[in-house]
Amino acid sequence: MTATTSSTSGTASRPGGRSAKVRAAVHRAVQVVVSEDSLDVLTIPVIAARAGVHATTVYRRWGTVGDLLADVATSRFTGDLVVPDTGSLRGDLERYAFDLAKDLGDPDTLALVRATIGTGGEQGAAACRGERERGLDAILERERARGGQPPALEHTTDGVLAPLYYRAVFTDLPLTTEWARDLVARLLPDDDA
Amino acid sequence: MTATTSSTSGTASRPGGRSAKVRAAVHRAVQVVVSEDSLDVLTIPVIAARAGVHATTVYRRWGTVGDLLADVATSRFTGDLVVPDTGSLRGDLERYAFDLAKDLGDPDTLALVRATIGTGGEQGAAACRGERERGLDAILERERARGGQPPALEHTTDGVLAPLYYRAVFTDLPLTTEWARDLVARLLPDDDA
DNA sequence: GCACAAACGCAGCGATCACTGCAATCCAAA
DNA sequence: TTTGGATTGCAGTGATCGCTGCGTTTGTGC
Repeated sequence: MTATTSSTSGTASRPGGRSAKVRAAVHRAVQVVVSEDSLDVLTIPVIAARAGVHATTVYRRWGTVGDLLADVATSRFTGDLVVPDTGSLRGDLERYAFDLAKDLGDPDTLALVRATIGTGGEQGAAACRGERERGLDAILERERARGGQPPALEHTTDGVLAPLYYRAVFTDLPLTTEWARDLVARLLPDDDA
Repeated sequence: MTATTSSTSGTASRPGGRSAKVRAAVHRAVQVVVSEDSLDVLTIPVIAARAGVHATTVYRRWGTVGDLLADVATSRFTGDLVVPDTGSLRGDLERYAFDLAKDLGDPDTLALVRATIGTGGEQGAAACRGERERGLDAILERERARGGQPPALEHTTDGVLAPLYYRAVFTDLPLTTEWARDLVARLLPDDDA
């Protein structure tokens, strides 16, 4: 409740401390509940019980299920996506798309995304993007440093990120690697290999 | 909209009857609550109170907030989107994109989409797509009848639908008409006007 | 006009939720 | 080791939720 956003991990993030363990346990519990159970039991007491923590703790540190989901989504979608470096723009983008497709194709991840969008509000939805666009920008920047002329970040987002998210969230179509490769192929001109 | 009669409104869809009025009132109440209040008060009693209906009625007809949201989203996103017919593929797609951008740009609509994704599960997310892809397919089919060679439905979905939904749901960027026009321009080859 | 079925309103039940003082515990610094 | 601040556990409260019989009203067919 005390500025959930910044200070959630603020005073309680000394690695190895009890706070950090509680935080990790709660995060795991959220993922488990979101994945296994129905969405209508996604409540603080249930999560706390799954985490082996008292509900009071969760109420005090996060306050709302929405804030908790946004926090989980933030730490889930930031930092674990390594920016590929294959040497070519096309290779980087394809690798990027494959990784993202694999990630969003995971039912657990998808359930977390959907729940976070619904309950986490505006910042929850933003947390689901995480650092994806930053990673994309890094790829384009590297190509620029190589002397190439990559498409704009906006075009790349529209052409690669958006279809992956849309198909994952709104449809039940599979996120195949062939389709992901097509997305990159349609974005880049066909002249180079 | 005649399709909706099959499931939820089955016995209660005689136009003008009391059931239909209750249904409409509840649907309006859902939209109001989703738009104005926080998402955590999106509960049957609150919706029923807003609609001037007893909660028992809502429990019996819909059962769950998720089912109710899916029903609202279904009737909201099916039938109200007229397929444009401007005479050219580009004109049709641009008009389609403009309409969709305007629709998804509405905060109330967006709130409904987000809530439905979160609470309505798989079918809720599918309901948010509604008949959009069918409308897109109609546009492409008309171009095909004209003798043209429009892009595949999958490509059009990835190039127009997906970016619109992604930007609306996951970002706070505005859905401008210029950007929507760009989406169509990037999808179609530049040779024709 | 009458009877029948469906839908709705009403009151109340158990269960759960969100939240709050107070005590105990833990971690870090002196 | 001791001290101080912060975090967590505990028990309890009011409020709300989801749901269920029962009576009433509405709309339709005879």
